[in-house]
Amino acid sequence: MTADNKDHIPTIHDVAKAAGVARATVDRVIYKRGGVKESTIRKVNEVIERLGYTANPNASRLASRKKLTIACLIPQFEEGDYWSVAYKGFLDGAKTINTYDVKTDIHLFNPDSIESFRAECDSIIASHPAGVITNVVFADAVKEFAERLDEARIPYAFVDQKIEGLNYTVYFGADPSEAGRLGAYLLTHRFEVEDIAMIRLIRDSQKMADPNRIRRMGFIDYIHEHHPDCRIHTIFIPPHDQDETYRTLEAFFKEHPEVKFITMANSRIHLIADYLRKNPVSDRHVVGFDDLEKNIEALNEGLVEYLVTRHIPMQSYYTISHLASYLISGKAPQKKDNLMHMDILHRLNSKHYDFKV
Amino acid sequence: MTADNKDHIPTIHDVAKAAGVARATVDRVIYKRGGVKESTIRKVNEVIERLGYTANPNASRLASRKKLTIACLIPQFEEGDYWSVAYKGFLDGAKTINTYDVKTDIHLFNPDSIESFRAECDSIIASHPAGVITNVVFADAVKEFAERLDEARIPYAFVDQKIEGLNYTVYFGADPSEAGRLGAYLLTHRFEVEDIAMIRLIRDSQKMADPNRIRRMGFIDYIHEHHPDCRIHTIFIPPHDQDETYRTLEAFFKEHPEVKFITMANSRIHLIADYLRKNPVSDRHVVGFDDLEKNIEALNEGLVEYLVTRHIPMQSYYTISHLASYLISGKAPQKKDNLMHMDILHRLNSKHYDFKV
DNA sequence: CTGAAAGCGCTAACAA
DNA sequence: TTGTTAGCGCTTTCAG
Repeated sequence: MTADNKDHIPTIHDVAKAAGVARATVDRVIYKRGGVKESTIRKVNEVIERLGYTANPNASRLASRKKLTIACLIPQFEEGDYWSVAYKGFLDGAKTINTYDVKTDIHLFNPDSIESFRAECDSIIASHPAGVITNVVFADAVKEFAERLDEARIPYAFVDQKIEGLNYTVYFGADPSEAGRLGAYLLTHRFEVEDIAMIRLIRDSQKMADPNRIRRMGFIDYIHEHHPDCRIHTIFIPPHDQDETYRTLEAFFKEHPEVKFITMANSRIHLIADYLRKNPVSDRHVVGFDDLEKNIEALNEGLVEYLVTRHIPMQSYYTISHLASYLISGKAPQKKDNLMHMDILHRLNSKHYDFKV
Repeated sequence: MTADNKDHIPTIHDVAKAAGVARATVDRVIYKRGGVKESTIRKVNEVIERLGYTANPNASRLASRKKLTIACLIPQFEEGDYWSVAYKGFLDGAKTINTYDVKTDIHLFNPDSIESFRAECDSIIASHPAGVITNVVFADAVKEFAERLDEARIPYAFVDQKIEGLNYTVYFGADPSEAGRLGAYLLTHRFEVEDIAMIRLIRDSQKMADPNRIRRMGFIDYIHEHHPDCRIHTIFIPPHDQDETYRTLEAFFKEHPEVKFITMANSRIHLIADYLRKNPVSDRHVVGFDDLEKNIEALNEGLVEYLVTRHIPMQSYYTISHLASYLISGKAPQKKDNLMHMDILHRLNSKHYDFKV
């Protein structure tokens, strides 16, 4: 102990010296690059632990000349819908982690075709990304994919939903049941409510996936608990036919003018904006979900009173930045499962709800 | 054009060569370190522009062995109050910008003493930080401070409030009037309201600073506009005497049992939690501001119905990370003035309102 | 399975 | 006012 070990931050060189190996070997151990004897690994890890060594991310990123590529596997989307917002979050998020020079590689699959999902999985594996973000439309196929990623030593994160028991690095999502209950509260509180119109998309009832079932259940449960005598009327509208939607709503509300509380548990409340605008009713209350641009417009126009959502781009950003941080440091995030806070959006507070990171 | 200028990212070396100067000179120009001829500056900036050069932050941080110190000048606080939350946001934020190795240096001043503020300003200038974050309790003293910082070429940011016309790098705050209006809406909407109790702190009425005046005005304006016949009763309580507070409230509500709508425009709604708990009243509605821990407790206990706030730690984080990013890149943030979104907190959505960055 | 050595792009003395 | 030079701590061939 002769000199300069005051508040010296340990470097890879210190670790190498203390462990009696070369710097390259320490690097191999930290990032699990393989090809190191088990006993050496133990020795090195011990020293890392003892010295409290953490890689200097600046040096690390500088030396490795390539960008960190993170493949994002998400459903195909149309401009303005849920996944389009999430998608922008990934792009903006990657840009923001500027020191990490992270690159996104977006893969879109057709949510109606498991084959298309599998094809994208293959393509991702073949491209050897540094990490992967995926979601959970096809649970079984996702499990297979996860195993292949484990094998290839490619870390992955879940966004929006997750599958228990897999080896994911981090997860960011929301509790849909909580969202449903909150929506029900906002729609009905301070009132005695006897009738609610719950509008659903026709595709909800067909097909395998009903992504908003749990949210809807949360909504309904809350109503049952707090307004036990309230009737919930279900109306189905087609997702892509405005005229038919209009006629359906017109027919329903002509027959049931007493129904003044309206909700949709999916993210498409904007689909009924046109009807609402053309058929104003005093004391009508409308609550929707998710901060799609068109929903916010309906909110600002006063057609929708509340929107329950979580910050979608922020959720994307959290996911990608935590995964990137793991990729760089080799250290697992403090919290593996992270739930987003539910936001209540109203005309009076929708103004600055943007992505500032 | 013989080789490798395909998608080559320009380095400082490219800029230097193209401008016919040394790399060090380019560095001097980018970070405005001074001592460069005006004509050289122009020439270099031109080349930077033309090549679209951006400094590689990893290389930059690696080469400069010191940490970036950001001095934060904020009012003294007690555990749990507004500035204690903001303070934690700075610390956590600095930790999160890990690649940037940012260090905070917190300076606290006594909000009742301009001398104490000036002393901290001196101490900050003497310590030569890379950047400064300050707020605006003593406007004139802040202006002086800003001038000295300009002179010393130390960039600074405002948090919470700002002063127009100064040369700050970035600002994050909220529109207090908007918050007040939103609070008024949440307290009264869906009701005909005839009486509101607005509870204030005694110190509000003395002293120079009344930090919540604008918020209070926003609240009152909204009520005047939407409930023109509503009476607003003002009650003053001492900030540090629970017993006296209790007696004051008891006396008021004994005399005015018809008053069932209650608010405080400052961040201390938790001060009346004890009274509310011990004197339950059906149909009472209480709205407060700011997400202090004790306020959230009162919210979760059902004593307070809504809390209007913005994410305080996030506001701190945004401020410090944007300032740091400027310090590193030398490029001004896209938006200089940034307003935080107002959050509506309710028992049903307070659960995951934490700092995830 | 492990080590040596050559940079990554930048900053900071120092020299001129 | 400007240029030269020696690293920062790490990754990555390439040898062994």
